[in-house]
Order: sequence, then C-alpha cells, then structure tokens
Amino acid sequence: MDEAAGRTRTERLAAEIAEAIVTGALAPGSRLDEQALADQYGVSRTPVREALRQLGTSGLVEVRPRRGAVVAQVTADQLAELFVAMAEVEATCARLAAQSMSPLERRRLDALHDAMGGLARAGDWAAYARANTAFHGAIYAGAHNAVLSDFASSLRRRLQPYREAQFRLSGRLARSHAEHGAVVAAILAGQAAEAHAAMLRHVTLVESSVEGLLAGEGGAVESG
Amino acid sequence: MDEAAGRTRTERLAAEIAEAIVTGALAPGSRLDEQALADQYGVSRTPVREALRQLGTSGLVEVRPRRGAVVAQVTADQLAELFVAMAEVEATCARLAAQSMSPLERRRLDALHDAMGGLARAGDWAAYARANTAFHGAIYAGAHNAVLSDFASSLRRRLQPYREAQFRLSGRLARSHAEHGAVVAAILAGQAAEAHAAMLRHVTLVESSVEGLLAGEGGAVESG
DNA sequence: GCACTCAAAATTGCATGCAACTCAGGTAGA
DNA sequence: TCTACCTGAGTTGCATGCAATTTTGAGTGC
Repeated sequence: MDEAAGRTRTERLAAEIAEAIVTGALAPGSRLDEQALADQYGVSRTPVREALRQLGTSGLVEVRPRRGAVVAQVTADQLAELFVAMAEVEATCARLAAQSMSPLERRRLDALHDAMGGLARAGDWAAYARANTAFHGAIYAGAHNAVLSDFASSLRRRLQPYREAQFRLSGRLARSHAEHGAVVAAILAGQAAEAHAAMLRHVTLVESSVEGLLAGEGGAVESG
Repeated sequence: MDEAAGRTRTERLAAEIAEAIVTGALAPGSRLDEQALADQYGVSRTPVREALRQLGTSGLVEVRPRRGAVVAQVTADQLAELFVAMAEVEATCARLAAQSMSPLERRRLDALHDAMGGLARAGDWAAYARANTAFHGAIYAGAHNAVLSDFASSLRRRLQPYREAQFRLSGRLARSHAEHGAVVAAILAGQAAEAHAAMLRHVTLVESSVEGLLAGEGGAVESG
C-alpha cells in the first residue's frame, strides 16, 4: 500500500525533503538537483520542482531562478533574526493564550507541564524535546489565532535543528522546565503581560544558549 | 528580449494573479482553472500550476489536491484573526522600531508622517492610502528584522482590499493620522511599550472600522 | 417529483521532451 | 601570464501528452 493515500506526490516529496533538511540529512548549502531528487524518490522532475517551490516560500530552500535550488544557508545574522521573530511571536501567543484559553485548555497545559517535569528530572532529553514541541503547540493553539499559530509553527520548524542540540547541555533541561513554569503560572492566572514577558525571556534564553553552542563549535553555523 | 528580463514566467504569473486577487478583479471563491489561466496569459499549464502553488503557501489561493484551486475565501472569523495577527505583529514591529531605529530612520518616519497630515487635510484618500503603505513599511524596516517584516507585509497585502475601503469614510483620514501621531511620538521618544500599545490601538481601530463597513454592506465579506 | 446510479466529459497530477540559459574548461590574443 | 571569448556539457524553464480522479448530467427506480 502506498502510505498516505489521497496525498499527491508533490505533498509527500515536500514533506520528505523538509524532513531531510530539518533533521540535517541535507546540509545547508547543498545543491538540490531536480533530476537527482527525482531519481532518488522514483518520480519525475515535475513533482520535485513543485515541492521545491513550495519549500522555497516557506524559507527552508532557496530557489534561484535558472540557477537551481539549495538548502537555505542560514547566516548568523539571519539566525538571530529568526530567533527574535520566534521569541516575539511566541510571546504574543502566550499573551493571547493567557487572555483566551478555555479552562480545559488551561488544565491540559498544566498537566503537560507537570509531565515534562518528570522527563526533565530523568534527563530524557529526546522525550523532553518532543514534549516541548507539544507544549509550545498547546500555547499556539490557546491563542485561538490560526494565522499566528501557523507562523509560529513554521518558525519553530525552521529553527528546530538549532534548538534541539541545546537540550543535551547538562542543566539546560531543568532550567527550561523552570522557565516554562513561569509561563504556565502567568497563563493560568490570566496575567497577560506577565505571560508575554516570561515567554520572551524563555525563548531569548534558548537563543543565547544556542549561540553559546554555535560559538563553541567554531564559527560555521551548523545544526549538529 | 522579453520585457521583465531575468524573471521567469512563473514569477510574473504569480505576481499578476496575486495582483488580480488583491485588487478584487478575481473575486474570493472564484475557481482558478489552470487551462483557462494558461490561455489567458498565453503560456502552458506548467508555470500556471507552479504560480498557483506558490500563492497557495502565501494564503491568497486555496489549492485542494485533485480538486483545483480557488481564490481564498475569507470568512468573517478568519478576517478577524488576520486583523488580530496583523495588529500584534505591527505592534511588535513598532516596539522593536522604538528600540532600534537609527536617527536617520526616525527623521524620515517623522517627515513622512508630517506629509501625510497634508494629504489627510486635503481629503486625498487615494494618496493617503499609498503613503500609509509607505508609513507602515518604514516601521517594519525600522524593526530591523526581515522575518517579521516579511510576515507583516504579507498580512498587509492580504488585508489590503478590506483596509482600503475604510479610508473613504468621512473623518477616518484625520483619525488615522492622529493615531499615527501617537505611534510616531512613542517611537521617536524611544518609548517601546507605548509604541506597542499605540500601534495595537491603531490597527484594532482600523479593524472595527472595517467591521462596521462590512456589517453595513449586508453580510457577505466582500472587498468593495 | 426526488434520490440514486452510472457513464461521459472535464480537470488535475505526473511523465517526457525540447529549447534556453548557466557555468566550466579551454583557446586565442594582447 | 593574464584577460577575454568561445564552445560544450549540464541544468533549468516550459510545452505537450497521457492516465487517474473528480465532476456533471442523463437516465432509472421509487
């Protein structure tokens, strides 16, 4: 059976290529040869081209007219801008969530946060990273605004390779959980301004943590 | 040589179709038949398909697999979400601009605001609408963050048909200019929080103005 | 008169082929 | 030796054709 029936080849290709980029299987700067990708996935160039265009508008791929596509090269400056943008948008979502989350949503967010405490104490960074995506996703959803939520998700996906590494740093897990605690407390209490500030602080700390990692790796901006 | 040198047919098509949608020449909900568009623009279906996909990811067009593309139908709820998202993102840009605009950028913003005062007094709503785009663009640019700036621009483009109508309302021009005044004063003074609040207030007032217009038109969400 | 079935038409998804452009390597001229 | 030009391979942009799916409309039974 052809998994994912109903979806077109273009969609599946876009998802697979995006996955390969996000996980680092395709390094930033790699050329994305249409014919090579077509051969690799056993399709023709047409759906490959459409998938690359789609990824181009989402920023994962840079398509240069008549000069081929490459995996988007993120400079240190662009990385900083991406982090600032994500911090601001997530903080906005947190503020809106504090204002408009339903009681059920608040309880679920609280429960999720509690569960992550166990993962942090156990040092299970892989599980924590997964739960972290769900945690931030719950806050996006709580903002009750699909436009902001989609944008935040897309930024998060683009930054995933750079964020994930920092969870392996010793002590980062516990600190992340503590920062989340401040966000959750503000949201549950309906304190909009405080939720905004706490989330901005949290993501900004993630950024400086990542910057420390990158500096330690010696210059090149790589996802590790 | 082909007029717009360097650009591909796909790019030109995407720009032209987007223009047609934004100006209302293509009404929301219209089917976008690939062959018909290809005939109309004198190209084959391939570049049309690629252009439609591209517009799909930017939200102007809804592409349904195997079921064709239509001009994105904006429901009243979605319109409200778009306005909230734009208000929040613009407010964020205003806050960042208050923090990081250069002296030159501040002077130019001030000059632009002054010039718009004349247009408002003259009641030249068409010129005011154009200058308004430049005004908000200057604030995006002043945030010094391409990611947020691009997102804000794309939201603004999507909402353009709904925003423009309200400038024709008597008195709206003067009030818009007064609201801008509060934003400019805060940015020039470097008062970040106040710049944020003033911009949020301004865009939210635009939203309620638009909602009044739509309600007055009698139900259907149209661009007028 | 209305709902359901089924086949033909229309439309999309994808493969293939060709022309135009880019770029690397080599050659002629200064 | 260096610059400029040219040539050829390789890649992209686009057109065309075919198969699969959706849609439409006529016909049938209730």
